[in-house]
Amino acid sequence: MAERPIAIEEDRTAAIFRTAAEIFQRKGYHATAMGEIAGAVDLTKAGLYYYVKGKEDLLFLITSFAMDRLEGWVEAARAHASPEQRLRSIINSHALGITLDGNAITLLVDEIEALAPEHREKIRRRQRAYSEFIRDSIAELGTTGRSGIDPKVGAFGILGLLMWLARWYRRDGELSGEEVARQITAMALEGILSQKGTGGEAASEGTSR
Amino acid sequence: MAERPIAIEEDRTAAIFRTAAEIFQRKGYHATAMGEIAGAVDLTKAGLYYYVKGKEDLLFLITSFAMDRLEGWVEAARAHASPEQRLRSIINSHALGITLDGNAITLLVDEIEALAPEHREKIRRRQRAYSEFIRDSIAELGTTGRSGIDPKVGAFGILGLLMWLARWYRRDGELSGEEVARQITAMALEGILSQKGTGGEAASEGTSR
DNA sequence: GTCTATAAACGGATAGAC
DNA sequence: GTCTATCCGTTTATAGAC
Repeated sequence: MAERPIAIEEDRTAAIFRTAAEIFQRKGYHATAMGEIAGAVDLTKAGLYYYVKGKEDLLFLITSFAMDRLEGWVEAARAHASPEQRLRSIINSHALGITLDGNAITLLVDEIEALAPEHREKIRRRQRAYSEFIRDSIAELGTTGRSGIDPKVGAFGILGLLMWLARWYRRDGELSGEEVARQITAMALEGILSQKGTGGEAASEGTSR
Repeated sequence: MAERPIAIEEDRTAAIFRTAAEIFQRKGYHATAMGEIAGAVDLTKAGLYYYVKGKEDLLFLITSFAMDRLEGWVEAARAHASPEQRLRSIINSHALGITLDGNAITLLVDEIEALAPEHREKIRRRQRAYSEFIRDSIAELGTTGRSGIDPKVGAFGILGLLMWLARWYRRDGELSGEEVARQITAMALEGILSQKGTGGEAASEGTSR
């Protein structure tokens, strides 16, 4: 149909982004050489530079795309009236994004230090808004007495669950992405909700240091 | 008392390890240049090499030390008869180690890919034993019907909570290390324990590898 | 569009003076 | 012990041919 056969499945640029995201995620940004990405899409290093401006720019585009998706899910989550439902929605979406999607780019939220200063600031601002959405939802749970956890600790706890998920989950394992997302969501939510009278001192197993 | 004034507070080698651990943790292994570590302890790059064999060796020593500590806490946790107590103990110790200790080296459990093959294998084996201790405790909770979460998901969830804690916690913040450790421990444990009928299938089939 | 060749910079590591 | 100078491999990035 098309005058020029644009590509059978996806165009070169998309393949490059997806591949780069995968390798960055697996080996880390600094440990990844441009030649490696080039080789993975059957190009030479020089050929790759026809498509991308540079390594840092590639990282910026990938992380920006990851933030686009997160923010889309936040929009969807905001539709819920109850903070608990909002949390359940965003956590589950984020977890599903990690387990089901080919490019687990959501993880890249992690290599921001490698970005150029202005790029870094842009991404940081968006990340901050994301964690604030989670933190505020937890705080709202607190005002209704449904949770006693510090909102900051709770939000970072949830993010830890999700960030780490991106590292360990393998699509070729026995557990389905849906099942894992469901369990991670439940673990996060119960971990938050069941902390009722967490304010003062109580029985805890303090140990060495 | 000493014939030669060895150092007022800590010797050079200790300062180097601590500083390197901090920078590795903050920026990542590959993003850290030896010159940066040298500068942070007021040495030149060449001067640094009087104390350390190389960058990879530095990382290996740091991660080995981190594993020494983790394993010590596992030993202590094993003393408890109930799996719930064992989990509470190891999670709380690990969390306290992160929040209270100057060098949050516990995080380094993360840069293993950068190690030389035999070093990597050594550390991997020890890490595997560590997560298996957690996984087995969760599985034991499952057999008594106290949790329905997949032990693998639960263990990685706990590790995510802890790994991320090492990233975000700042000792100069408002929350005390003890308080944060307590809340993280509670969140992890409740997240595991409250998942009762969580299986698509029967209660406690020991899934995962 | 994609290649070969190469420039330019950087980082780990060592030699050797002091 | 600590420095200056330097070697050498690697990596990002570009020039220019096809």
